[in-house]
Amino acid sequence: MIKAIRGTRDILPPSSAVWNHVDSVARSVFRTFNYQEIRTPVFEETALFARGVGEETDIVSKEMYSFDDRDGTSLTLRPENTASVIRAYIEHRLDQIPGLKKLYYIGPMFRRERPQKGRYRQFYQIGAEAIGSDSPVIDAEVIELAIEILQQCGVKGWRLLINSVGDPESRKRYVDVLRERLAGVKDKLSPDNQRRSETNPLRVLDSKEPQDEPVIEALPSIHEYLNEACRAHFARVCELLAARGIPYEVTPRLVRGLDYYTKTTFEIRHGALGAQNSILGGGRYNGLAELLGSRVAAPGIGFSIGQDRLVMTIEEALSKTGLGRLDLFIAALGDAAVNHCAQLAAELRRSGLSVELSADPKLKRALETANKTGARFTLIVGDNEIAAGTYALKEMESGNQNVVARDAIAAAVRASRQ
RNA sequence: GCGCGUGUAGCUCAGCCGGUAGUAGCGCCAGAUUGUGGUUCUGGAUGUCGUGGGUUCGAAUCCCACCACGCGCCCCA
Repeated sequence: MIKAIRGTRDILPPSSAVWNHVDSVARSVFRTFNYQEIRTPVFEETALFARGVGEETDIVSKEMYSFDDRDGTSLTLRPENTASVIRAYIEHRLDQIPGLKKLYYIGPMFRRERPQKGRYRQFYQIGAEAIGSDSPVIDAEVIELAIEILQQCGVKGWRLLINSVGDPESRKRYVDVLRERLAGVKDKLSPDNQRRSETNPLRVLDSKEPQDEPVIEALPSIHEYLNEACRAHFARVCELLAARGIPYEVTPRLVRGLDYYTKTTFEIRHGALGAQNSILGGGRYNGLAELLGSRVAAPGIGFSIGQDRLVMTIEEALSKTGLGRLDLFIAALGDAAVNHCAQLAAELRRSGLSVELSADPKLKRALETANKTGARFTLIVGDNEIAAGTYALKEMESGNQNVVARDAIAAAVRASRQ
């Protein structure tokens, strides 16, 4: 039997209703923050990610789905979307279009990692990019936007961690110091971190190895090495978050895995996710456009929500709200009733209700089916009803049944929806 | 990529010191008055015991490999 390939999965009802709900909540919040949608291809030239995300990152060095096109060009399924968005921004000179600086996207990304709960090889991100400004006001607004989406989706119990990784010059100074300090205590580190102390000293900071705790505690904070501009920028972001009433935790050891980050980085964690506790990550990337060949500077900041993980945290709670339930099941008893109800069903559907029209002549069976379908109401239409010109409307949960006129059906069903 | 664990009906699982698969629960199908479901009762269907190989007279049960999933590491959304 052919099965979905490792790390990919089918999203089936009723779960798909939760996914749709998240999509539409996100789109509606984006609209209120004046973000517009961009759709980029799911595959690009490999070079885009190699340069944009960084050759040294795990994503590029071992997780990309790459293949050769017939002409030999190396292509890659996008492992993330920021590089593509910036590529499109440069390619179409979006900096020249007034009022177009805030973009969002929703779609699948691909990374060849070991699948786990909350980690898939095809996974979905809801993300945003605000391009063209280095103002800390934008940083705070982007973070606010991300949190607003989570909250409107009903996510509870999140923690916002923020940090500054400085500009390249500040960071280089810090990494040099780190490398030097770690070299002195290398024998006290775990094997993984001994290796990293040379290749990527920043990574040592957020190691989970208990034996490395004392060494890490003793290391200096990156904040001691930030230059004045970075320091002021970060302070202002914190100030603006406080002004918005957003709780945050400054986490000097927060290190993110993409090379393009500068200044502000942030992450939102959620307890219910196991080892993959990060539900959202983001940061500023002031040098990315130039790195990708832009002649004009395009500082930006963005974030990306793991939709799989977001859905995971709210699915259970949302399943109790009747999301996606059928509004009305019409039990048309007999051919005459079916003819009569065809028009009625069409009217009700046009009014926005979800309607199932049953042609089962046996009422008992029709009600059984209505029950299994999860319909909130059943409208009973037989010879009696057609003759009388009124219908029997039954609320399935309570079993209560009322006689209603044709033009009162939609209102009655809608009245109990919320 | 590494380590540990799990894999039996649609779902949750029992069986596992080898001897023809469970009246198991839930679900599904049919029936119990010709227009009233969801609670009850009766009857019924369903499994290459994850896949492939090995040991054995005989393997769901022991061994090996592979695959899938879960947990942890790495890393990230």
